[in-house]
Amino acid sequence: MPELPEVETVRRGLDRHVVGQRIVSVEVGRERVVRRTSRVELIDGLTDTVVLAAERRGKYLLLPLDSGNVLMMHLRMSGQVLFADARSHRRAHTHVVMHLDNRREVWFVDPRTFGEVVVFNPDRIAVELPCVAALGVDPIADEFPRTELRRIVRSTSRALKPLLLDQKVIAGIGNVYADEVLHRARLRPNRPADSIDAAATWRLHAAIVDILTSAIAAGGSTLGDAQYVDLMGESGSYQDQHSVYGRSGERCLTCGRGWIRRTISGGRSTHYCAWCQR
DNA sequence: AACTGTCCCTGCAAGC
DNA sequence: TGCTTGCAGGGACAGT
Repeated sequence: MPELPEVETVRRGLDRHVVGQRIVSVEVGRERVVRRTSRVELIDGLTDTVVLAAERRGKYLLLPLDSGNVLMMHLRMSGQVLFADARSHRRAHTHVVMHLDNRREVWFVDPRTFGEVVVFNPDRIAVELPCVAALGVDPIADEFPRTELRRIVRSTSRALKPLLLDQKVIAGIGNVYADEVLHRARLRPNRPADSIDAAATWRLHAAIVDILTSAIAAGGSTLGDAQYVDLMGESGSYQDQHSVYGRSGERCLTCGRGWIRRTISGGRSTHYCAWCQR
């Protein structure tokens, strides 16, 4: 499931291989992937444009074009952005193909079609992409002083996990990294945010920054079913460093005393050590 | 404001 | 072996 580290890994690939290239033509397979606008709008918006940069906010990839518009791609559950040779065999569920002028292609592949691709006018972002306009602080791309986290946790009695998952509060953390971050910070997922003291807040801040940074360095996490890969088709390796996600029933490797429990919180699977997370 | 549930979709695994 | 069923999950949305 692509979260901030996986999307950042894809962004770096796009920065290296696609920025500066011209998109000469575009194919759209399944219309569902361009549902926010339409097949015609995506093709018209991309054809004969140059990609100027590869940016990211939270889990959103944002590629400014020389037309003044911006290409947005969101991978949601099972999306992949792949850089391919024009002669290579198309993968199943390749819904958008952008042909570059160097006989290379960018593919948007997504079996579950939760992901989406859209070209929008950045001056109208509040209207055309309100979910991007409303994103909260990005712990990697933005300044994220620990006092900012202090302000956030003191502002609400919501449980920590749903707070971390709320993209309008902190952008980029998903189910996997929320569990890993809370374990590192030794905090229970259901702890009310305003119940943690300053020392716990500093631990939480360090956990967010350190885990996301380490996961980016490892190229993200490639889990069993979702099969995340980067732009060049390479898997990540951060799953080897997971402490709780997907380890329910195992002994906690950190404290050596507790067992990893799995519960459902807000309809999402949640993993934590009942001993060292309080 | 904060919560719960539902929907979208496909691939995979478990169970019969 | 071959079917059905359930589960995974991000985010929008509706209802409480």
